Amino acid sequence: MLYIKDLPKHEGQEVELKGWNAQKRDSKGLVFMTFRDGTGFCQAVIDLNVVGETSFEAAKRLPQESSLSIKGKVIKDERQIGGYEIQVSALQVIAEAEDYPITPKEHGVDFLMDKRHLWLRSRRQWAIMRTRNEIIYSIHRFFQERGFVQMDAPIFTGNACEGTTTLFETDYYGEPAYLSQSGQLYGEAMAMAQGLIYTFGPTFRAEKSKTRRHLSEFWMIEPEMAFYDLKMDMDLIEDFVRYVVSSVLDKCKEELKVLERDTTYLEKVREPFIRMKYEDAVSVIRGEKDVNGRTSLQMLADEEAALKDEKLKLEAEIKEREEKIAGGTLKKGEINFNQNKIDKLKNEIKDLEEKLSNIPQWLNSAKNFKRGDDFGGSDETVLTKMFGQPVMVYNWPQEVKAFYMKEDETDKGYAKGVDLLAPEGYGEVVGGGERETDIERLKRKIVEHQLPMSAFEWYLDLRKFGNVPHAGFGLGLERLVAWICGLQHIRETIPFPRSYGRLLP
RNA sequence: UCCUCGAUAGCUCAGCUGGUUAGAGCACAUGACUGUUAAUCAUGGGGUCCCUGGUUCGAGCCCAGGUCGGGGAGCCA
Repeated sequence: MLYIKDLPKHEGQEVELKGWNAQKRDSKGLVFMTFRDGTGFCQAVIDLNVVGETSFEAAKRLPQESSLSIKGKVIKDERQIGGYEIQVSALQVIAEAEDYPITPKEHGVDFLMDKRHLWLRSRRQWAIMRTRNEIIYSIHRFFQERGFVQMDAPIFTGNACEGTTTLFETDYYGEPAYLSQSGQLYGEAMAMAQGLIYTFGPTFRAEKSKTRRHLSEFWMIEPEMAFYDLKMDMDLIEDFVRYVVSSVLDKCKEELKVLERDTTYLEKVREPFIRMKYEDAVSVIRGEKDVNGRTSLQMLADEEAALKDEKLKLEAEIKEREEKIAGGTLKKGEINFNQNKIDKLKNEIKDLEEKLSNIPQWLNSAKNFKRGDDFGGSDETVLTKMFGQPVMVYNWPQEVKAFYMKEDETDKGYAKGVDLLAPEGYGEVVGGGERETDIERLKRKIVEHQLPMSAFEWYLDLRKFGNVPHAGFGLGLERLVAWICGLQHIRETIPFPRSYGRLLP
């Protein structure tokens, strides 16, 4: 079998490809088909004089997303998708498609989500899934190259690891069992057996969240390292994120191009990440401390001005296009083209207005941020917008972090936890830290967090038998994919998203 | 759970202070066009205006309740 991705090696040769008709245009004696085969897209040109009347008529009538095989010559043509086109000499229809619901036009999210099984075929979704694949592969490469052992943590659990979050409850032979919201505690056990481990598995959170950052089912990567402290943990996080992002920049150039991803901020992972203590981050958020001469309050004001400016520009463009149409000298096709542009611009303005309406809230939340609180979504956004590169915030107030976080002995009241915040408003991508080793303190905190001691007996055993300092972190795969691909919504990062209110397809 | 916006053709939307037979574009179908890249031209089919109730001579439009969806807060990766 030959695939589109191999076309450059077969320039000038006659090849056979099997795939689907992604889109076509026809004129009297020619059909131009955007052909896809899973490995890529290319244009196939079907000429009446070459293929004969029967094949030509078949091609002309072929509905979108019908499957077919084509034979033809590979011609280099820089203007085409992928840089090559096929001049078809023969074609055979495999299966004619019914009316395809997804058209090369704007669609609403809900409609597309209902058609997710078909939406995955579109060029943009294709690029996202390919990038996701590279991210997954590079995560495994990173850990395997460093001698980490991959482990699978159980999905049914009897204990609520962090307690506070809503869990999916299931019936487990008459006992309540929860779908895992983290494999970390099991990872700690395995780290005591293997030294360096990582989990890579599904995670479930029954949060009734309807935001672009949440899923009910997502994939998490959780390494755990014996004899690591917070500093080593942070070094590993930084190396890890740098490795994965660099590898995508390196291997998914075409995909990022399809996604029209501006890679400026991604390139910044090659520079050292910002590291700051929680207390300093709070000062930055509250506008008490500036970054490169600018406070958060000034940054938000600048941001607001920029958005308003952008909005004016878009409105001007709409007006200009409307006047063009009203002028009456345009051809019908040109009117459609302009009308489509106007619709698109209107949607962009809606987005801008929403962002604009958020800014006063952010400003308010930033000014009034209470020391000791956990960061909200807007606080993370404000902080990362100050830097434009990944920021690691460490030494958090103990109360806002999980019971297993180790207290910093030199910084009482603070836990040796770290969050990595991605730039461009993507927020928390990694959360981790050094684990509490003092068994008495652990027991006390389990009680304080109102967790059932009996479910944690096995975990406490880890402190009784060869207790060692250790650390780890958790990475939300979908948030990483969203950031790297520059996606508006986390729903697009996973083949079949499970979110509040959606179980199909 | 709370705040906020929305639901009109297969899709994306318009529909004025309530007033005859609810519109456009795309998609689809038919025909014309020899190189297109969401930009050619013509014709055609296509509607339970989310549901229930109310106000009114009259409701796509107003009111109440509900359902579903978008965005956000909370919570989080």
